[in-house]
Amino acid sequence: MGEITIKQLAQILKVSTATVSKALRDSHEIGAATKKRVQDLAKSLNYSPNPFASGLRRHKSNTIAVILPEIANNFFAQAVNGIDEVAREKGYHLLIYLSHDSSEREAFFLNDLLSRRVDGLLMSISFDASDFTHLDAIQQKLPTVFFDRTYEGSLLHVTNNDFESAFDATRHLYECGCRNIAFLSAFQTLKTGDQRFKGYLSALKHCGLPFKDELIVHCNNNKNDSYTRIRELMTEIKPDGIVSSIEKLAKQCYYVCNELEINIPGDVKIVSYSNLDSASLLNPPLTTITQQAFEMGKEAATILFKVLKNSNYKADSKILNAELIKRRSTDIINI
Amino acid sequence: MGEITIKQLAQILKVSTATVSKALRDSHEIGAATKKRVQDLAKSLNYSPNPFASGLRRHKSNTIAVILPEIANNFFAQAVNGIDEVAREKGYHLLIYLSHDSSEREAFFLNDLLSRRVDGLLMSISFDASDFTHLDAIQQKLPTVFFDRTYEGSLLHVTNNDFESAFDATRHLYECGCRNIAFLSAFQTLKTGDQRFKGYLSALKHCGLPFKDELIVHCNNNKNDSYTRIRELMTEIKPDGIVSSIEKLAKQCYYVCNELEINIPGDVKIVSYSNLDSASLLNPPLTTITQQAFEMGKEAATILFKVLKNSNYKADSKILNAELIKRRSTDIINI
DNA sequence: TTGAAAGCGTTACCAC
DNA sequence: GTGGTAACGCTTTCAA
Repeated sequence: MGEITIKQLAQILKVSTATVSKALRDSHEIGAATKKRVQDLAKSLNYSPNPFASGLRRHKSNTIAVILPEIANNFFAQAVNGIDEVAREKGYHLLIYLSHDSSEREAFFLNDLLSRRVDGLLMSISFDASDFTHLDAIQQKLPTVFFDRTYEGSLLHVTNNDFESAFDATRHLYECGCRNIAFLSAFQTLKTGDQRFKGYLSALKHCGLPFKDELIVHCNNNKNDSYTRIRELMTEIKPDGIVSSIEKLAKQCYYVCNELEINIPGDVKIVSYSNLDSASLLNPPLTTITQQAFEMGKEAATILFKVLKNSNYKADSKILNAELIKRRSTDIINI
Repeated sequence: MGEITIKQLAQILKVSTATVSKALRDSHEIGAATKKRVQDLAKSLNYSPNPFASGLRRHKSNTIAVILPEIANNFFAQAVNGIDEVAREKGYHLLIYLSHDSSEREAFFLNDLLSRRVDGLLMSISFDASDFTHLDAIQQKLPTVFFDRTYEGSLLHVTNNDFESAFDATRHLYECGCRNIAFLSAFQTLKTGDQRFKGYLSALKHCGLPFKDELIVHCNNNKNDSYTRIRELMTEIKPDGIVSSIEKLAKQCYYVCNELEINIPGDVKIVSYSNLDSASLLNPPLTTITQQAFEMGKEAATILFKVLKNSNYKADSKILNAELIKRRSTDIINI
């Protein structure tokens, strides 16, 4: 049974529960002999401490929460792997909440987490966020590290070099001959999206290309909607290059191009933020801005545990570099 | 503050903690007026119950654990989505554990879960499992539903029609002209892998093809190892068809074929169990046996909650049909 | 309809 | 070095 308690161990060994508790936690105030007796018995009886009792007493859960927009996405999945690595090493448990890019759900989760169920929170903000009061509130009450999708007010966070990587991607298209470069925008209310957009703008300027409003496509959470908008872009504006700020949209570009028989990279070159591990197997292989997903999760978790250990850290951050991996979707085609 | 307690509410309202507790849980033994007073105050003070205290008292956590081989895999990620949907609806929390296909880690997690931290468990067994005593033990002590990767001894489970789907895939290759069909095997110690293998064998027989040992490649957890073995298969045995029992291995086939300049589907046709959502964008688009990943998670969770509600269910199961989606990787090429 | 009090299993304080 | 005991915040008898 998993029903053995400290009290029972104490009875069997004819010592107090206090002694057992201390012996189990390897306290120095217990003699080596008793310590061994206790530990041996605990092991042989398969004792395992009740996390609720100790959580209640110690005001500590050994659990952290992770709030993600989605999990069926290689970036977030790998980030979870990174988080898991750190958490596991610290003996922590991982509670997962999926917002499905709804800030309403997000708010619900945040509210729930105020119950001191967890010691800390790692979070990547949902797509349609616009009101950040919940986020402001949570960071005051619970150690919270934002990663990837952060907002202006975040105290602790791990981000990409979003501005620079978007700049580089756009310039890369320019260097490959594109003069009419579209930008597929998402979550521009978040710092992350904003920075990517600014990087794009800055690169246009740097390359001497004019900014044209019709080249910007604001995509939302709705799959069909985005598809339609991208299709419109391709039929009406006909850009010769596309920078996609998220992977989902790049895939939709591929589908649209398939449907309309537009050749990539002949008619249009595409580069996208993406951690798709099959990017090189696509037709054509997709040029990606690949984020350090695993590292990002790992860094975020590391910062969180630093704060958990020493609550003086009020602000800390880290920037990881996303890498532009050039593949055939941006190849220069000689006719 | 998230620090309001029942005791404080009771003091403010000059009632007992018992009354407050009951009022909050909307008990019928409390008068409507007091009930309202309590609930209003609780709301205005942003009271949220301490989950450790109630968990300790009620021996119930409102949390379920999910043990997965990996998360950076579309199948498991979608399964988690399905699980999440059901759990959220029931107001449950989700604890995630990644075994990374190590049965050692798995055993560690299982042991930990004996602490009554969770009310139930959903699990997909790791790749290299061979000793099932831990699994036998856990299902006796904790309501546990296995999904996808199950084992012979599992009481509650949700599986694919593994035998039939492997049969159909193999026959499909035969019908496309393949006469030398290789099978990439994984987790054959599990029921899932075993059934897929048997489906393959049965289809060979059905089609009048001989079984040849050298056409079976046993792949393990090590990426380089598997790559080498597949490479050997392709250079030495040169099959004209491949059935891959997991997605990972199919990707490796693509890489090997790229390296060796083997044409798919001209030289070899490939079909794989896979939930890759970019399967149709690959070069060439991959014929897949696509599992109902989301449904699988959902069904598994549903069974678990049925058991949680009514502990009489000692055995229950469900089989979901995987679908063969034919794409270019198995096209018949006319020369 | 309400309340007093016992406990859930653990830890921490203080006395010995 | 060891033990008694009061808490942690909540739920659940049982009595009023």
